[in-house]
Amino acid sequence: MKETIPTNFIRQIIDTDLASGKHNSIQTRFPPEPNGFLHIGHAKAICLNFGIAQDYNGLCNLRFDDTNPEKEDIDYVHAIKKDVQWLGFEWAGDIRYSSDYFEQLHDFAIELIKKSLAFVCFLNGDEMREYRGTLNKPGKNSPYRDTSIEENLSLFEKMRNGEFKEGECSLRAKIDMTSSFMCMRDPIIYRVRFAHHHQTGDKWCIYPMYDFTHCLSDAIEGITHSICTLEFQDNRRLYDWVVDNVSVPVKPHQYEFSRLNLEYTLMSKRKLNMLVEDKLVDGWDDPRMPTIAAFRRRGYTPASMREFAKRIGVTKMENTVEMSVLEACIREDLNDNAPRAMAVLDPIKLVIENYPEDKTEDLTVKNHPSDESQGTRIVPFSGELFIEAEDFREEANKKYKRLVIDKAVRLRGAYVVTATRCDKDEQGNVTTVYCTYLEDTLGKNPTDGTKPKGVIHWVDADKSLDATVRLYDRLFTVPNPAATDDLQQVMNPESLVVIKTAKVEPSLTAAKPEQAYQFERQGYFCLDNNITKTGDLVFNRTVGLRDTWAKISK
RNA sequence: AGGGAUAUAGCCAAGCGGUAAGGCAGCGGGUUUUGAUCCCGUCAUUCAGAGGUUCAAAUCCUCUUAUCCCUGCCA
Repeated sequence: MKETIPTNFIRQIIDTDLASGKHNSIQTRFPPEPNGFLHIGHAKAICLNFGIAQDYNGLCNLRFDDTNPEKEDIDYVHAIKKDVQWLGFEWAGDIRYSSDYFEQLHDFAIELIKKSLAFVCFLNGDEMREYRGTLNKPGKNSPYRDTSIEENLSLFEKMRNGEFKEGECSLRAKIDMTSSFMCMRDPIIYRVRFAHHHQTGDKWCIYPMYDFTHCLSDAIEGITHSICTLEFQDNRRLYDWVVDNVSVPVKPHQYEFSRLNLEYTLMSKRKLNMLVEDKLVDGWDDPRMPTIAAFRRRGYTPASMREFAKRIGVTKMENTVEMSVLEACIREDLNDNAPRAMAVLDPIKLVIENYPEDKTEDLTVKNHPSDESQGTRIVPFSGELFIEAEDFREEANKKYKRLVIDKAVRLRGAYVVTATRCDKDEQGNVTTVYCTYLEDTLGKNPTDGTKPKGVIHWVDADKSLDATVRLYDRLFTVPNPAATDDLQQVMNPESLVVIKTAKVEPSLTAAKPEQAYQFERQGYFCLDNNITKTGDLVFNRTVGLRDTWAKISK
């Protein structure tokens, strides 16, 4: 794929910081919360953060933002690590966890208390909300706001020691209850939770909040450019307040970009989790999901995902990217790199009546039409083949460039045949087509100067293998499913079509999971990476070929 | 007594006072043993709108409009 280095406003800021000497080296981080699988929107953030580190000779940490043990799970940390690596990135040093810093964070909280910038508050949830005010109404100070430093120190100590119940009290920063930034109205920075944590076990019963944790974790790690999404723009004021009021050696800065929206899918972890929980899909890596794991299972390549991230760019504009951009990226990669093979999804029999009975041939076929380095393979041929049902019509107009009675067509990589007649079942469906072949047309056109206008794919009836093929399509019928209340209503009933009676050429026994093939004239497919029985041939369609015929025939 | 952001083609997106890049999609044509690929051509007299500054404005100023985000002990 093209090797142009992208430019965007964040890279421009970095260029300026480097030129001015504000920074001599660049340190970024990708900070997922392990509460679900990463989706393609995260891939955008990963490519941004790791890509910057790469291009500027800097470093990028992978840090799990694990301050909410009730929603997080170790399984998600494993999945996330795998996704980042699969995308082709390497994090600096060890994996980081915000929970690694709990002790330091605790000390910083004490520092705030000592500066009279934090206090233990006993307001309950409802009271807290009432005191907070609204967008148009200032909040009022908590009655606990003026507790003495000594008393606060002691109360916070008690919080840590588990002497208060969940929700009974919290530690709050003392900022400004009249601020127009809601997050500055004395935000909670620690809450009591008697929850087991996947990293720290039962060591803590108080957990720091995001706004307190994230900025300080950045500072501890020496992050120079802390990149996050637009919804945190207001939070930047709190980010700055915290690093300004606590003794950290460096003050990182936060920059926000717009998150990715993709047509016909969802990009909210919460909603994706609902699909999984409600069994509307078959897990986080169901190939219809927009998760990185699902794209991998579907046959997308890391390079295609990186190319996608590059093409969509990074700005502060709200955006919804069309699916066609993603599809163009994977087609471009796979067109160059996927070996070709033949598979018949909806088979009908083709009998070549003038082909010598019992004769079989091993035809040598190119694995790629233009890239000779991909070599050739053997495809068995005989007088009985399977072809695609839609590739035959008893009669058709000139636009139809396939097999028609009394018309010639090229069998891909093999001979030119002319259909003579066909058999049908009781319902009138064609079951067998009879034809004659021109012996001297292997690798050349008929000697009479005619040239068949069409080419169709086929497999040998006897030596082809049974396979299951799963055709995936968009999960939703509407471009913006997030805007509807009932997701089930807008799910695409044809998002998955399973074909259990496909026939594929024998070379496909060598297929490896996730390894792409182009099934000629149909699309790109790969062997599923979650096959229950070894030896089963289950192919997932990554994406179809561009199909101008579909437009013409409409 | 609200505040924070954003507006350039159908969708993304460059542009940073000197006369609208590129990609995807679309459209027209050519090559082709994949209706694929590839190749060629085409696709914004105008940058949310209205004023203003300037020899010159998508870029600077003013006002207006639209959209998104913020009132979790989530991140």
